[in-house]
Amino acid sequence: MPDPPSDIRPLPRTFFARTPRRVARELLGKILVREGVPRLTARIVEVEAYLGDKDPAAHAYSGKTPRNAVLFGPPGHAYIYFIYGNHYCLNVSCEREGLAGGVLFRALEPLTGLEAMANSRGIELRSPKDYPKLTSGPGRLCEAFGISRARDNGCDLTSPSSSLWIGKDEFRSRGIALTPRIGITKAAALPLRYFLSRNPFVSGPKSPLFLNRRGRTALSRRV
DNA sequence: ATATCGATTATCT
DNA sequence: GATAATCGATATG
Repeated sequence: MPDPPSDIRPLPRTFFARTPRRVARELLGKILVREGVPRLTARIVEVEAYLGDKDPAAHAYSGKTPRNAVLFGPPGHAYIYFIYGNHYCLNVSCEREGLAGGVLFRALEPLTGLEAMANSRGIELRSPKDYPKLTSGPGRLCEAFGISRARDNGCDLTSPSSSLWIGKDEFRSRGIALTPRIGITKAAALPLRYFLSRNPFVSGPKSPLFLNRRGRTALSRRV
């Protein structure tokens, strides 16, 4: 199994003060940390960029509301929303105050605290085959980390004194793939989903998603 | 492996 | 009143 990260250093706010595409790509290989006993850590392996008020698929598209206000605030903060009456999803705000943009966390590779994650998910870990059920999927990873809107919306993800934060270790990502985003109906063709190639914890269909007039084509691209 | 469907509620039209 | 950045279960090839 993956080596537990020894030293995890927080990312500076300037890391998030960039375009959602850039932040999404750079976030791959970084680590999400939930402080507690035990501490939970997991590597970010799949994300999606949401471009703000020009992106029909983004929650910021119709302007600032109480729900999406964090996206219009300073970068590096957690935007959490509730979806389908069942699940929470985690984003981090990008760009700058007044200019919305965010990155959705779609899948993580668990590093430490797996039994606690399984407990939060209400599943049993019988074999390594069960590991992806912990954190592969935006709703699953929030449940594994105990993330909710009431608890974590607006949290500063650049501060290691936060309960939830993002850091880096010595990991270097190799192949990065790019496809359209999953589960949306508007602006569905834009290639804004980034993931680590061949990582078994990536969520969703394993086959490529690009469409042309004939149907699916193998256009998962390196970036 | 892929397709379809029901659950369940905050948010917006 | 309709919709939604999902999940888990079920059916079928």
